Amino acid sequence: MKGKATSFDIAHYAGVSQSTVSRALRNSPLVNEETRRRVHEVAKQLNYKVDKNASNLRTQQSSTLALLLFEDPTSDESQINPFFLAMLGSITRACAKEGYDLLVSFQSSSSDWQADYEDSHRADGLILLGYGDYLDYQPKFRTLIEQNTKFVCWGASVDNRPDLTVSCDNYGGGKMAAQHLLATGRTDCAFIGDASDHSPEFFARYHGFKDAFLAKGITLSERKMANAISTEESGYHATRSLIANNIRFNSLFAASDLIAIGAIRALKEAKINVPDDVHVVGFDNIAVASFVNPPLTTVQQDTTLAGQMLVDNLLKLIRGEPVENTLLPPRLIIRGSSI
Amino acid sequence: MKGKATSFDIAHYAGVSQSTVSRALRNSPLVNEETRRRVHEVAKQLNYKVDKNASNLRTQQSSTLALLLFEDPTSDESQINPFFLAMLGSITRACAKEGYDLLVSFQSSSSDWQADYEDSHRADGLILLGYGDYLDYQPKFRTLIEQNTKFVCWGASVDNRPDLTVSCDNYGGGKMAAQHLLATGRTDCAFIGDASDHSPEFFARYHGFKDAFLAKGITLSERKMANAISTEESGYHATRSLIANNIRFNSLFAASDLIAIGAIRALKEAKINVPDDVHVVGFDNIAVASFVNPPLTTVQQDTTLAGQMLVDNLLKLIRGEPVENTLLPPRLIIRGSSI
DNA sequence: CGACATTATGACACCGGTGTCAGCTTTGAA
DNA sequence: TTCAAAGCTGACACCGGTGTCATAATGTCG
Repeated sequence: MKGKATSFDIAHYAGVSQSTVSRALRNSPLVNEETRRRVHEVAKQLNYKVDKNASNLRTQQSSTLALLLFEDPTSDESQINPFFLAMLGSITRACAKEGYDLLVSFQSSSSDWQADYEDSHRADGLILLGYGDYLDYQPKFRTLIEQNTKFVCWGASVDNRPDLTVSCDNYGGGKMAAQHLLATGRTDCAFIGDASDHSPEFFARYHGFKDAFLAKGITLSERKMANAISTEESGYHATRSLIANNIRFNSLFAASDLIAIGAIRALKEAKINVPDDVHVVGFDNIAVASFVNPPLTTVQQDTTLAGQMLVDNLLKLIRGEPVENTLLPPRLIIRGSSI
Repeated sequence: MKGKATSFDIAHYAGVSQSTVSRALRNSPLVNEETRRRVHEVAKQLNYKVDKNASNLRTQQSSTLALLLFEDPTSDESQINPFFLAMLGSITRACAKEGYDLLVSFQSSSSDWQADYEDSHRADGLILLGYGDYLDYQPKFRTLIEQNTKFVCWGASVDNRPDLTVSCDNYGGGKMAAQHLLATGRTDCAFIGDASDHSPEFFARYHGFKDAFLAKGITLSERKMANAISTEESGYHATRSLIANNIRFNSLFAASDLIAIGAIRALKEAKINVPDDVHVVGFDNIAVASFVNPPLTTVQQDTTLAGQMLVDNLLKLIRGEPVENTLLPPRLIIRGSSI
């Protein structure tokens, strides 16, 4: 047998027509039980596998989802944000569970999207994942919607946002972080992250945090905020600049764990002890968080559930079922950096 | 315009035949420059994208590679080995660079492979990635080869191994670790990992390590070895059992960073100080390694290069070019756990 | 001016499945 | 006995491209 076996080969050996082979292999109730068995038998012997391209072409669907990972343009080439890697893992699993394949692609947010995965029938739908400047994306989202592309997006749910999102309750998570710091009596707090509305997730975390302090009558000082994107490096520099400017604080909320880890490095360098002098709380609960010194208190996002929901919602969207934005509950993980 | 545009639509609007459209879009030298321009124009306006399924079906190739990730069957569902995640990142990038898509799939080594990615024409070739019991895989590798499936494998290069591999020089890396410990004067060494030939990578690391000691006339004690698979948990338990049996040592070589991290936890718990009482060296240089306490000395595997080589070699194999097993040089990263 | 090469294009078969429709048996009821 | 319904099966068009071959138009040269 040269080349791969086709359904015609099976038909020949099983002594039936190719149509019947196709039906038998998909267990159509139309074929006789005995015929079905014989066809399966031959197919197995010839190690026959349905040609996905032919099948997809005819049925006009691919049983494949595409995951587009947007990275902070400034991030190190070699290192991917561990939070996204965790998401990738859970999305892969969720896809497998639903019988879908997963195409993975990295996109630099600056360049043009190769979002033609759906246009070219390579994928039935898209999962978009990434921090970064949300305002840049908005027009592209609209284009996707205009073209009736099926996609879901991980990130903050913003009212006027036109896309379907699954996200962590970032606002609630920020609140949790604040309430924890308040409970430990550390009310003089710094914030490292991005409080502008460019990054809706950081924005929500910050506001939840701020509002919880406000509820206790405490206003966060603008001076104690520093911008950072979600990298260790960026968190380090932001914190260093606060320290260099002689800004004092006894607690610090970082918009992500990577930022928090960078912050801890800067604090250590300045001989500021964590947690004695400064309590630190992060966000994400990446794998590293429990191993840093001291172990990092953080707000956990349930990546397993998140991946599952992204896939579920996307499949619903593809099948034309009603879907709504999904908000996942965060959970506070208290470790040594804040007690 | 209902549905997506096809090449016939373009042909209609551009006033040429569908054949010409197909040629024009692929910049065939056969079409007139002016025609080519017009076709591209119309295609852009209609947001036309070549249907990958149709194209793949006709050309019998998919411009797609599949990455099969094998996990230790015992590993935690939610947590993927960070070393593989790093590899995944670099493989994705390498694929993109070569114009290939990447399908990602997790496989539990116990279950039957869904390695029909190539049979079903979904991918042109396979990349296999994973620790785990190598002997289990051998028959499957043979099957793949019999079916003329194109695949490359990350892992130790074993002489009689029938597949094409890219791997780190595990033997040399083990040697480096040993020489470093010898240089620091810690000659009473424990080994946590798997020294059997079930895991060829761990096997090679252990032998490089052992041979370097032998070269100095030092024989490693069998009693100071404990089996572990590549998880933190497993490293923790293995080390604990050594301690519980009152085995003494002043240095420890772990077959992977995850194991080393587990080992450090067990040592700390037993009030054994790292590095004062015991020097620890790991393998992989995963992202966490620099953040644990103390920072972990380890043998780095260059994941960026590894991903690139896996993809390059696989593509060569697909194109029928000659390929050889590739051995990548490791690098010793000295950190606080051993000085 | 005729023979022939060159260039540009269209017609058409083909890749390997899926879905529709028609046809042939077989069974059962009238 | 007759006819309808149910159960299986095969023939065939079709999905949307790609590659081959034939053909028309144009240019070239003896």
